[in-house]
Amino acid sequence: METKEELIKATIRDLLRIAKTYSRIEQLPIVVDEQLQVSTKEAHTIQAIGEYKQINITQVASHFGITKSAASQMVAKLTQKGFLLKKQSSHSNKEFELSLTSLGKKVLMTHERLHGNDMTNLIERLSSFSISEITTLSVLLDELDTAMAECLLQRKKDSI
Amino acid sequence: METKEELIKATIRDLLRIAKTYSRIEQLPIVVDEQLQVSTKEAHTIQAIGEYKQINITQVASHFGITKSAASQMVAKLTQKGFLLKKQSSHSNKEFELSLTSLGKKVLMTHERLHGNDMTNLIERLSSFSISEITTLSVLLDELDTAMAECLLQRKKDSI
DNA sequence: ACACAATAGTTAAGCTACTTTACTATCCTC
DNA sequence: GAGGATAGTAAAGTAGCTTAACTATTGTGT
Repeated sequence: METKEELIKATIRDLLRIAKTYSRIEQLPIVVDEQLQVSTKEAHTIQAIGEYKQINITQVASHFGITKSAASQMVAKLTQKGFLLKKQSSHSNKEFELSLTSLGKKVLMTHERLHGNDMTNLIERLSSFSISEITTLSVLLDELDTAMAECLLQRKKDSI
Repeated sequence: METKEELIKATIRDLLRIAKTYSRIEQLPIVVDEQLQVSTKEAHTIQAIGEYKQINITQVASHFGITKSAASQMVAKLTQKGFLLKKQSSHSNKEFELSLTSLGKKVLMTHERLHGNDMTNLIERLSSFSISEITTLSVLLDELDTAMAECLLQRKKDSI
């Protein structure tokens, strides 16, 4: 019993270390070329706008769980920097349809390429394991995911 | 082949989702009681100072990978708020030994209790799995950890 | 022993990415 | 067409960093 709990604890610590490393990676700026570098937040906003067609500012806000004001400011900055186009929506004069300029698309592609590299690296690492081992991992991770989501909800409730 | 790679990809996505949820949990403020709430950064600094005895400001800075200036500012704030004591070091007049006041210890205990709750929750989730399954998970996570650390290094090098 | 470099810490000014509050403009509904 | 909901913006403030410039100690080489 003792050893099993210890094993579980050590495993969870491994997982948390990975989570920490991941969030550190996520916080690094994206280097597009020698001239151009964008922050994580900028890259994520560009990514969301590239992914969801005709997204508006309010939707950007709710996608990231930030205020409309914050989204408006970020979009204004990215537009001013030439990554985004803000077009009056066809069905409303109070909304804007956001889209990427070619420069914005270039940033998006760079970001995706970086993620792709990381993915390839991780896939290589895991391909030496058997399908059944990976399936076990997957089931366990699902379990952990549920537990994590619960933790998050609980904490949020506590902090009201 | 195709299916295995798909399985691996899905599993990695699970892992990244967990990492994301974890970092969202980590960003929530710590509620000590109705009167008192501290930010994540404040809590982490308090934790570091509670953990490492007689830590100084330069060590706080390198522990978090921030500048001495940032550490000095954070420590000044926490001292002013009554969480920390800044005592002249016994072996040097240019260093301070940092320690927690009773209020600081209270914050630390609350933070640890929250982590403990989360840990208990996660342990419960995993205890229905067999030792060999968990061992497999552990080995796989180690592998992923190494890969993640490599990613981080690579990205850092790219962004110089 | 004394100069000079290294180390510990602080301060000021500036940045990013938020928040709250208050506002305008548009749209929907009855 | 009045009134409320919705979309977006602007101003001011905050947290947590950075860089740059500074003071005050401590260690080292000759």
